[in-house]
Amino acid sequence: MEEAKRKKLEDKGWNVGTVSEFLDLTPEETTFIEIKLALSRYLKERRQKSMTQRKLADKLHSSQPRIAKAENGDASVSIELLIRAMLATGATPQEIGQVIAKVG
Amino acid sequence: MEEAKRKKLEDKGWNVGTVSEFLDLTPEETTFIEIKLALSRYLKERRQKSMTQRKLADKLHSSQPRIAKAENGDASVSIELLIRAMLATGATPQEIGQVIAKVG
DNA sequence: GATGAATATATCAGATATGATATCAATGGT
DNA sequence: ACCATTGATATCATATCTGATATATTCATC
Repeated sequence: MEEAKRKKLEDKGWNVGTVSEFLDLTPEETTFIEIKLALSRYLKERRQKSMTQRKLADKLHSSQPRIAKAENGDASVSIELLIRAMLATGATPQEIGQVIAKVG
Repeated sequence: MEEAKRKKLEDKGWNVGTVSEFLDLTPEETTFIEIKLALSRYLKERRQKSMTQRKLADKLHSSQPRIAKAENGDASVSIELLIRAMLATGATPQEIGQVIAKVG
């Protein structure tokens, strides 16, 4: 993974730390982050087609800022919330599975 | 969903509350729980083929009791941990995606 | 049926993710 | 230009998830 990509992750709060720490990321840890980012991107696409961030937040009993973070790949957002959000937009397990399967 | 199934969930700590509260579970909430349970079952299968709970716990920098809970569908275990555990057993995003896609 | 390894259950203090709130920027309609 | 709507950013108290620890149970194998 290139420096530019690392910088981008750090900007979003991904605790990749120093470069040397970053290099210690196991393949599993890298894959995990990639799964979250893939869900994040897909959520944004899907949500934009049908509702505002506020509307989705209300459905989820969450808040608009949290949805913004989820869609921007912020590290403080868990896969839990990403998947719950996807389901709230009407995504099926099939779709969610496909997004994850495409990673790697 | 039948009474017997509800009882089973409650035993594992799923906060489905009273029967009436349970009936208020949205389809999305139900699907979410089913995804977690599917991952849980698959994790157990997969882990048993190659290592002990302790070995997996060490790989994850987690603990054996936490793996036991993960494999038994305990409500205190997040999808985060389930997916990290799957990856630690060597599962690919493809496999994880398939398990989720099969739900519903 | 005793011994040891694997797994299950209970508890808990600390870490992390959460929703709420306030605020700002960007966009667009009037 | 003004105002309303949408999305982004910052902070924070609380709730939830975490690994650790202690202990109990199951289950082989002898």
